[in-house]
Amino acid sequence: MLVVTRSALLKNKDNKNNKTVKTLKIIQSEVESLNKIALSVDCVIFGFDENKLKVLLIRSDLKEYKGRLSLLGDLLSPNDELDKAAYKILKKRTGLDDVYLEQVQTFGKVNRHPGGRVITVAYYSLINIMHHKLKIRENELDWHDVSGVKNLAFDHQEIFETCYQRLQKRVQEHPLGFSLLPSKFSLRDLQNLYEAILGIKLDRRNFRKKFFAMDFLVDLNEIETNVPHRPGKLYSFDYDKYEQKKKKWSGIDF
Amino acid sequence: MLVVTRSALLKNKDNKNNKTVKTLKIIQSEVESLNKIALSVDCVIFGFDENKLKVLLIRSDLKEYKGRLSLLGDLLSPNDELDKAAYKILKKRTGLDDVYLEQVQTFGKVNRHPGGRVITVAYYSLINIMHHKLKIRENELDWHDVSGVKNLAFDHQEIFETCYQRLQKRVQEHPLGFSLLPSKFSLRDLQNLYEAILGIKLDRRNFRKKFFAMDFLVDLNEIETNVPHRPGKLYSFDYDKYEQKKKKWSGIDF
DNA sequence: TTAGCAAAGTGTATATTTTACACTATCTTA
DNA sequence: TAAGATAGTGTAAAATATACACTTTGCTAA
Repeated sequence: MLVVTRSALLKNKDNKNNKTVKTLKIIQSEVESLNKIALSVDCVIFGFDENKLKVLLIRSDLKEYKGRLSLLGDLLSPNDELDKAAYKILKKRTGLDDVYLEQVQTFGKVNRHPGGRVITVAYYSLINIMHHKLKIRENELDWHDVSGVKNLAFDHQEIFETCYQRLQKRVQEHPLGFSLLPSKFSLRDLQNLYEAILGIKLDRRNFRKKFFAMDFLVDLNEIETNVPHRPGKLYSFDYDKYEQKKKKWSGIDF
Repeated sequence: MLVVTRSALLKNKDNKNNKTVKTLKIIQSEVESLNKIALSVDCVIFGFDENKLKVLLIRSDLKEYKGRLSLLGDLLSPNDELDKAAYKILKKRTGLDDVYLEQVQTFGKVNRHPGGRVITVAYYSLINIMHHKLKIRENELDWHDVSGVKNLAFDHQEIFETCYQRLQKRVQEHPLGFSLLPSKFSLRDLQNLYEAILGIKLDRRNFRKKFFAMDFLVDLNEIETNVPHRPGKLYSFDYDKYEQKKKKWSGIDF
């Protein structure tokens, strides 16, 4: 991106060409009266793989942040809803469009972006990492363990941390975690996921007790395969039942 | 400053004669397509008076919403931080600058504002209603019981409800309520406040037990005056102690 | 084939937290 | 000085959260 300052435009003021002058005046007034503020959407895309919570990052192409990793984002198109802009980012980067998405906070420090005043609305998203593995590992785009995320470009470190904290809080209030898992999973998978998100160890028996009490798990009468030990039963998540109970839902505690 | 994508400019690289005009046209189109989004900040200002939770509203001056009430807001100045913009609204409308302020959510439906695409960052604020009573009741600006807030202009009803829900959640996690009270208050005042915010009745003994256990109340060794019954003791809130304990704070439940 | 391994699956006792509830004390007003 | 009104106080029961160990099952390798 290139930054055009008002003074650069004003230099052309004496141009004889009427059209140009007129154009300049329009631009000048647009710039002055409308806003010199650009709006973007950034998305912290979480995935879960090899029992680790991951986040999708890309290398910044701005020279100011050469080589640093950054979140995935884009400028907002004037005709797009905010959520739509976030979905577009997800579609573009992962090919998925059925994902969990939540707006977290808007970041607008005056100097957060070297290209000018850019205010960004931050979202986080939960996706099933398996469903799009082929789409990435190209273009400097890849998954990173959340535990190793540091020194991101722009103010993206702060955005990442805010979103991660929000996720940690949310999974204790609502059973969102399922968006990160395959449709069939064992209770061990589920516990591994929660341990990865929260960064703590959980008691296995109490964990099972809690999830069965919630009554959102459907016993598929299937078992794991290719495990070198007794296989666990497989479950799926009953989204409909959850939607019904959602209103009265007061939370889970770990 | 205006942000223009470089690729748009490069398209005209070879042009010699009309370079300026073409470039400007591109800039203009960028302005139109990229940047026709205005940014505002809206603030749900809460107060507490006569044992009711109140919100500060103003009559809309837009003809589309003639006579309807709306939240207090303003366009964001390009050189202001987001929080600063919210503080400015508070200063302008209440004269106060030491208030509790929290960003809640950004609302950006394409048609939410009849004047064009305006995206607004919503805050809520807690103020001590006594401190500025003289500043308002002018200019169609006044306090309204939260229970009676309906049919606000724009999408302000939705914004109000989102902010009110956030407040209800927050006061159960952190002792924010004190911002709404005078510096000296009785436990009955405090309970009235929480009952007003949450919209429920609370058990008096359990309420007292909970707040004393928190250990943020300072016994001032003073009592209420001008009450037609046994006066209650007065307390103040120990902000410093709260700040210290904040990190480990896990919440209050009612 | 079978012994050993590794994780699945299961229940109970204790501690902690939350809830429900009623009487005495103190100040004001008549 | 009696009556009215709210302040102030403690305990028992219920619900919830925690801590903890043995048996079962399927897989693997000798």
